[in-house]
Amino acid sequence: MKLARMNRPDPASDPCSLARGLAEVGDWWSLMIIREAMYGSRRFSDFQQRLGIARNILSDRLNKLVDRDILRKVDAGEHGTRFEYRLTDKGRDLFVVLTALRQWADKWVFENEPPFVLVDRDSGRPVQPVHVLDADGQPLKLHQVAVAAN
Amino acid sequence: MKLARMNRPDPASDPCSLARGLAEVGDWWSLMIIREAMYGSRRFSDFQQRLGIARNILSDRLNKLVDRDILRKVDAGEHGTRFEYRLTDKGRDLFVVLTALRQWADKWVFENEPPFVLVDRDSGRPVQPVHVLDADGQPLKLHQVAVAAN
DNA sequence: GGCATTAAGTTGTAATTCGCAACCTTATTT
DNA sequence: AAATAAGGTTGCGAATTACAACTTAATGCC
Repeated sequence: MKLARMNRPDPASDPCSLARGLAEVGDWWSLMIIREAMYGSRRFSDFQQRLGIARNILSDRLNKLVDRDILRKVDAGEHGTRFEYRLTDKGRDLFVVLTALRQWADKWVFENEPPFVLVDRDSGRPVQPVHVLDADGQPLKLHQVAVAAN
Repeated sequence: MKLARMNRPDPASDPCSLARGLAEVGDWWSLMIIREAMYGSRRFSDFQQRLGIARNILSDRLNKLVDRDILRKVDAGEHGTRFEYRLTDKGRDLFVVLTALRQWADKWVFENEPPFVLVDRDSGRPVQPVHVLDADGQPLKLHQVAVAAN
């Protein structure tokens, strides 16, 4: 994705958070880059090799992610011209979103038998399925919610 | 969304749930269609008018969503040639994912002052922020997790 | 110093995909 | 019978993408 072409009613002025959120991260390569960054990749060449992405596209997406403050470009001044792209707090906060999507695919695409699972690094136990909870901590279904003006 | 062009290593054979999940729903219009479906839209013309999407693109995306079992095409046989596109369980299950993304944008794009919020239909109180929890119910941060073979 | 090497891009070009507007089909209403 | 409406499909120009080749900058090696 870039999730898409931009002749549609400008997403950057859509009042829906979902639309705006998607507009910021919602393109195939951007998400894959964020995934790799969460796995520990930091260098242009790391992303390039791990993802097999075209260099011009990688360059474009890294710049956009930096513009949007999801990644930070840091001079890694060792030898030569080297930089690192690191997740910002805003970027790291996408962890929940990616986890929810991962779990959805674990369940519905891999039919509960995914090749990999997310585990707690300390205990080694799998993380719980992510839920939407009401103010009392009770799980909410789609039909139980509404959107309200803020 | 479709997050993108497909000459990259075929997403449909990527072992990563995140990649597969994104490949199934990750294109701008698909997500917007799912959003509208969650808000209650069911008809071709509902989606078309609410989203302002080109008809051929809408047609394409609806077909793909039906192929992927995210929407179901139902003959609404009233008068004329009418159909409804309804969310399946698989589609409804994306609620958590969309909610997580919405909350992320509420916080980071709208800086905690989004125009709309999700509330519990019964109590009217806002839903809680979605979290990733460990097996004991404690919130987990990105650096506290790892991926393990299943 | 001079040459090769590596990281990180940039540029050119062909192939793909998108958005728009116009057209089509089937089934109703008048 | 003519007009309207839903739900698409088609053609086409414009915008993106992928791939490969080329560039730039800063060392490392001899």
